[in-house]
Amino acid sequence: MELIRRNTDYALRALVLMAKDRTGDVYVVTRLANEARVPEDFLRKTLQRLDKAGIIESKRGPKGGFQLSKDPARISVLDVMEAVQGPLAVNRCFLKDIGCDNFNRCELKEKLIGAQQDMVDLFKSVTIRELAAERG
Amino acid sequence: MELIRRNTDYALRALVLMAKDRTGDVYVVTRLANEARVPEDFLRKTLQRLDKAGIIESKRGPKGGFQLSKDPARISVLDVMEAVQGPLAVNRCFLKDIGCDNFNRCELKEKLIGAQQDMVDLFKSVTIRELAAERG
DNA sequence: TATAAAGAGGACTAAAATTGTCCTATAAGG
DNA sequence: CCTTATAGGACAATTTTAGTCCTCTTTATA
Ligand code: FES
Ligand code: FES
Repeated sequence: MELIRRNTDYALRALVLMAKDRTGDVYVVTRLANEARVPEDFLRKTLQRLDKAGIIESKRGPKGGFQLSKDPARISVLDVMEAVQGPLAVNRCFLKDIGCDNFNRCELKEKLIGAQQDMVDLFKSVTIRELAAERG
Repeated sequence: MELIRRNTDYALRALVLMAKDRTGDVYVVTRLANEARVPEDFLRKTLQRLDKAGIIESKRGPKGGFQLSKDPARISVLDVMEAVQGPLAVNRCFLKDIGCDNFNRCELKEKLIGAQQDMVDLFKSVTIRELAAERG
C-alpha cells in the first residue's frame, strides 16, 4: 500500500516545479500539467485544495494561474498530504470523523497513537524545498 | 487516510488475544472472531495470510485452529501489515511490482525513499507484545 | 471407519474510494 | 466585450476493500 495517492503525487510534482524557479511567477495549470505529465483537469482540482489550505494562491483571468504563497522550506510533505487527501492516521479508529465506539476500552491504541505521531512528525520534516533541491 | 486496513486491524486484535494468555493453546477462529467482534470468515482468510508469512501456524481438524509460531516480542506491526496488506511504500513508484518508467530521471525520490525507510523502521519497532501489554 | 470439527482455497459480490472527465459559472486583463 | 484563466460541481470509469459463500481437505476421536 502506498501512502501518497496520485493526486498528492501530482501536487508534489507541481509544487516542486514552482519551487525550482522562484521568480514569483504565476503558473498556468496547462503548463504544470504538461511538464509534470499529469492530467490537467485533475491537477487543477488538486491545486484548488492546496489553495484552500493556504499553500498556494490562485489568480483568475488572463495572466492568472497558481502561485506559491509560502516559502517552499515551510511547506512540508505532510501539509500537502493532509490538504489533498485528508488527515493521516495509522488506524481508522483514530480519525476524528470516524471514531470508534470501543475507544475507551481499546487496548491497542496507546502504542499505535504513538507511532502515528512519529509518522506525522516524519512527514512534517520533509519539505518542498528539499524535494526541489535534489540534483540541482 | 489510514495505514492499517480492516483486515490488518482484525489480525492485530486476534494476535493480541493470542499473545495475552501464552498457554500455547490453539485458537479457533470462531472464538477469536467473537472476542474481537470481527467477521469470522474474513478473519480466517486474513489469518491464513499470517500463516503463510510464518507468523502463526494453522492446524486443521478437531482441536485445530491457529497458534502463534513466534514470540510476540518478535512479531512487529510491520510484519503483520506486510503479511496482510502487502508491502508498505510511500509512493506507488517505489513498489517493486508497479515501478516507474521515470525512476531514473525522478527528482523526488531520494528524500521520499528516505522517509519510507524511516516509516518502515518505525512500524518494525512496535511489537505484538507491546500491544498486548497495554493495561495488563 | 464414519463422523464431525476445524482450516484451505477460490469464486463471487457489494460497497467504497480513487481517479479521473466535463460542463457551466465567474473573475479579470486588455 | 472578448478571451483567458480558475471555481465548482455533477458525473463516470476503474480499482480497491471488505466481505460472503461454497466446496474441499485434514484430522481427532467415538
Ligand atoms: S481505538 Fe477503535 S478498536 Fe482500538
Ligand atoms: S519515482 Fe516515479 S516519478 Fe518519481
